[in-house]
Amino acid sequence: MSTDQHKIPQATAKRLPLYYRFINNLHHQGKLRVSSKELSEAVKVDSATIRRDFSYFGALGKKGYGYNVEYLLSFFRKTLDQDELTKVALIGVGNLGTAFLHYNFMKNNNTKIEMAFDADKGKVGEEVGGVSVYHIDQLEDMLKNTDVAILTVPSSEAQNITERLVEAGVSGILNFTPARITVPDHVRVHHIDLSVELQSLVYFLKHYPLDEEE
Amino acid sequence: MSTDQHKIPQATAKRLPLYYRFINNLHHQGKLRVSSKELSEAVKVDSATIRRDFSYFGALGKKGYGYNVEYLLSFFRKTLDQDELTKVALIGVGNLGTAFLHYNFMKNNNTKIEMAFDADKGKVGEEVGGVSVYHIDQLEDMLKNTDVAILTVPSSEAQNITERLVEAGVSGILNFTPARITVPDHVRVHHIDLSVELQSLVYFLKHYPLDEEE
DNA sequence: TAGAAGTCGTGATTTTATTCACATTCTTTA
DNA sequence: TAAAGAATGTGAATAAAATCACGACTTCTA
Ligand SMILES: NC(=O)c1ccc[n+]([C@@H]2O[C@H](COP(=O)([O-])OP(=O)(O)OC[C@H]3O[C@@H](n4cnc5c(N)ncnc54)[C@H](O)[C@@H]3O)[C@@H](O)[C@H]2O)c1
Ligand SMILES: NC(=O)c1ccc[n+]([C@@H]2O[C@H](COP(=O)([O-])OP(=O)(O)OC[C@H]3O[C@@H](n4cnc5c(N)ncnc54)[C@H](O)[C@@H]3O)[C@@H](O)[C@H]2O)c1
Repeated sequence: MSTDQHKIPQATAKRLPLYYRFINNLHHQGKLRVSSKELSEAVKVDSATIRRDFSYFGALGKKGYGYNVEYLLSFFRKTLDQDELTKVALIGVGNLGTAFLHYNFMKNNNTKIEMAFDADKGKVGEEVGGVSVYHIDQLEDMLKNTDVAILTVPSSEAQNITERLVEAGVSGILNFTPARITVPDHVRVHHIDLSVELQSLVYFLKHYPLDEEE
Repeated sequence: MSTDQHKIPQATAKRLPLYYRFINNLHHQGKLRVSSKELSEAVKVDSATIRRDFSYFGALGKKGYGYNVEYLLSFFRKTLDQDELTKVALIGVGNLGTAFLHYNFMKNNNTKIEMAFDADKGKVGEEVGGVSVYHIDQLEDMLKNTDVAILTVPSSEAQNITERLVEAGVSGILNFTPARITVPDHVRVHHIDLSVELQSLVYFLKHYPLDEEE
């Protein structure tokens, strides 16, 4: 599956799910075609950037016409592996973890949280958002064929749990703890650091010119 | 406050709160000095990048020595306006909103969620995580001197609420809804799109070589 | 059917960010 | 006090991303 053309820029790859969602919306609205300009207004990405992004996958559009929504949609479905479901485990059924379980990222996705783990006996055995919560001691037993984990434990536990996840064969971690975890080269971590996001927004507000740019 | 040197690259500005947090940790641990190399290992940012980032603020370190933790800390405190508290409002006390209210980003921060709003009468009047929940109809009345809003409403409400926030004088919005909202130039929006984050992680796992590069 | 309007795909350019690599300076120690 | 070692700050190089700008082709309209 790790096909040749991993020459897609990372910045592009990060935008693909966004495009996918909006194209899906358009489809539901019954739109038949769309231009890079329209799409640009909807997703707030420069239209030239959109055309460039799409062009890495070949000629998806028609000059003078734009893009066929149906075609684009089927292309993205294929590319983002809509069909092949990625199993996700969530570790730490606290405030954040619970919110994620209720949401479960299922709107138009290729991912599903299949199980959750917690150290708190009070939570073990419950179902949250339709997902069973197991005890963290059972992690190694239960975690089969699970590629991705969402980490929402206290930051002090993050590194320890990470090592167990890696050992159990997880290859991608979405880390919501403020800890910067260390992993082997073959594991990919995306840090989502909500406090940093808030603080950097505040920094931009205070230090960057109010009008123009961005 | 919007000082001259807004010539700090955006990429640098986004890392500042991260640095700040780790320096704070070091300080608590009683460390007196730190090198860019050590810091690099902790925050997973190349050491040259760290030195470059710091250098935008002048010479914060000493050659052959490294950085004095205390000095660095006081510098960051000043720079990130630790003293001046930024008031934040949260709109939408649902799954995510509730989690944020309980957390309240107060660990070492310059931000505080001071009030929350929801359309659900059942939630109005409650206190969640020590924050009072008001009815969304009261938004314009209550929202004074609030610069930043966190948006955790259903995506269909996002644009509408955004317009009211902007009208009420908010200049920064942290948007957790999948909707890409439209704002005037003087308002800054940071989108945090959790589904996209998860999907793009999956995409990277499937399409990018397993070893090397992160 | 012809001309106008619209839009893509992409070379070229520009902008932004990262990384290399080293002269310089500080610390430490004997 | 001198020599070895450590680590900064930064010019230069490189890499990555965004944007410009236009030729080529499509569609629409009269
Ligand atoms: N809640 C937020 O809004 C928010 C915002 C930013 C960052 N974070 C970070 O996200 C993480 C989770 O935050 P939270 O508010 O949900 O915390 P929380 O305390 O509500 O939840 C943590 C959960 O992890 C469980 N846990 C503890 N040790 C464990 C272990 N060894 N194995 C398995 N489970 C374990 C706890 O029982 C608890 O249910 C924290 O690292 C926090 O810093 C949270
Ligand atoms: N929960 C998650 O894990 C998660 C993940 C990704 C994205 N999101 C996005 O975050 C947003 C919130 O998600 P959630 O799971 O918390 O949803 P939710 O339905 O639990 O919460 C939404 C809250 O907004 C309130 N609300 C509705 N209309 C309102 C209005 N006009 N004014 C004020 N409040 C109003 C509702 O009463 C409810 O309390 C959604 O847009 C969702 O797509 C959530």
